[in-house]
Amino acid sequence: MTVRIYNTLSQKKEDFEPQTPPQVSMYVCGVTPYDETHLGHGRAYVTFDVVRRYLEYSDYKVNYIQNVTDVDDKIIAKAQGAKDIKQKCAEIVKQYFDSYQDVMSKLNVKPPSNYPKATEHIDDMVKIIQTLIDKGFAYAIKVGDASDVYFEVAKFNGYGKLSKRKLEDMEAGARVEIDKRKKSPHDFALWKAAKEGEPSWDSPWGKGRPGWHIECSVMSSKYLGQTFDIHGGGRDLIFPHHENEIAQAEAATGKLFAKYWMHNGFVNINKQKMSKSLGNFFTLKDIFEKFDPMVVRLFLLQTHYRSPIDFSDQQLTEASSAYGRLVKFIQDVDFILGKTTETAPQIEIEDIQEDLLEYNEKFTKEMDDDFNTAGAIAAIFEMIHFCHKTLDEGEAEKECLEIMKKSVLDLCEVLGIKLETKAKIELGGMGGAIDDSPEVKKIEDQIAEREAARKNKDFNKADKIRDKLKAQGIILEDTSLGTKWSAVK
RNA sequence: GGCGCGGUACCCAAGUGGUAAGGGAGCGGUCUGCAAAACCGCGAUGCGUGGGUUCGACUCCCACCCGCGCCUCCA
Repeated sequence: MTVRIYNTLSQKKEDFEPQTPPQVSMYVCGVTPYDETHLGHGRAYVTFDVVRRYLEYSDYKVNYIQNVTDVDDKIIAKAQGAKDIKQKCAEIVKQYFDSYQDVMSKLNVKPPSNYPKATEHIDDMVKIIQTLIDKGFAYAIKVGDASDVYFEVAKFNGYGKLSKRKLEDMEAGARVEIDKRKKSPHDFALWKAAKEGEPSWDSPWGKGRPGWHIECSVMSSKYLGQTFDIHGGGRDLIFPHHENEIAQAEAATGKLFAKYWMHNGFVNINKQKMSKSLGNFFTLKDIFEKFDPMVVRLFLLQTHYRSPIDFSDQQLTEASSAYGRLVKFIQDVDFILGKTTETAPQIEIEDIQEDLLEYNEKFTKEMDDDFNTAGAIAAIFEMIHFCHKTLDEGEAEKECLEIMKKSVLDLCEVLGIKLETKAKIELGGMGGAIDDSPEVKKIEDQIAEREAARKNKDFNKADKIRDKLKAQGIILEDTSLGTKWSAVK
């Protein structure tokens, strides 16, 4: 089976054929660290983390580059008033980028192969801008002592091929303030002459700083080559950002920039896009106060990456229950494993291998189809259901339990959903097998006391103990193998 | 105005030219001292509306209604 990817360029699903398999080069537009990371960002980076993980699972070697826009109007605005503006900008970037990385790590997003920063590639950008001027795709306009440099959109034939718009169509509804100096309102800045109190770098056009789009064209080519396999980002970047990236890069090199363009859908609040400007965003930091990051991850992946997701507490609460079901399965298996006896089990590994394989195949089929995580998650739930059902039918041999557990964990791992840590934390005692801390001892003493009461048919007392533990967040389950307990946070 | 996306049960959400995955909630049952969990069963005669193509459409085509996004920074 081959992976199929929906390519924004062709507006179709295409067979994924990287240039030099098994190598895959992938670039995803990163953040501008000037504020806390919100759920919308989370969705984008979880999406591409899954793309990366699944490609790796499919035996590709992924070189994943994600830039950091560390020079930008918003950062500068936030730094205004500082004595050393460049220094202040760097501090802001550090603060929010650290926070970004922290939050991503909680979401179990693997760090990219590299996080290149715009300010560390000014020279490379200057070179490309010069090339564009030399080739007649760009022009400079004097501003005081320095110059702005603009890309002349009309010179690049193919402009609009990603966002499917024609220059004529855009002019009709453009709400942009018209800058009379530019040859066309669509021309965009490659280099901005420094204004008073702005961080700046030397260039052939005097002191200034790069425009937003150029960094991505430059850094992606630098780390991945002039043509690379996958370019990703949020839907909102299609125009103008990605369109402009293509124009700059392809004008400069004459080569195809990126083969596959992938764009994730938005997170909405009451059907409206979650965004900074609307002020309706929820930061991941805040969400994590109430919900486990893995719940958030599951919530995001239960919808196909290209569809919008409407965010609400209720939806997260539902995802929480679903996640609990996954975790509980691992606990149940661990519990049984901890109790395994020497008796002859009725269910052997041969009985279930084929079935497990079926769910595995369904998972792969779904993921191959443009990373259909919703379908893939369904396959995992079906696999769990099958395992529970099997375990209900009789005693299973140890290998059987282990392969069940491994099968589920492996698939969850491809989606970056962690179960084991949570399962272990909750299942602190495992019937006394793992943890012998005083707290656990105390809980188990009470369980033993309850057990004795139950034997004596003193159910009143037994229920009291159960209620008391429940109030402490300890949930008891009486099974044929004894009482199982877990600590739910 | 241009371009794009979507409308599937109580909620969320996959999917497909041949008769609706999965999750959450609910109801009934098995198990249990009672629970919990798990298991079994129930739950859209129908996939925005109206036409059309077809042996057959929710899936293809047309029109319409509704919601959203991009065209300005935005994941």
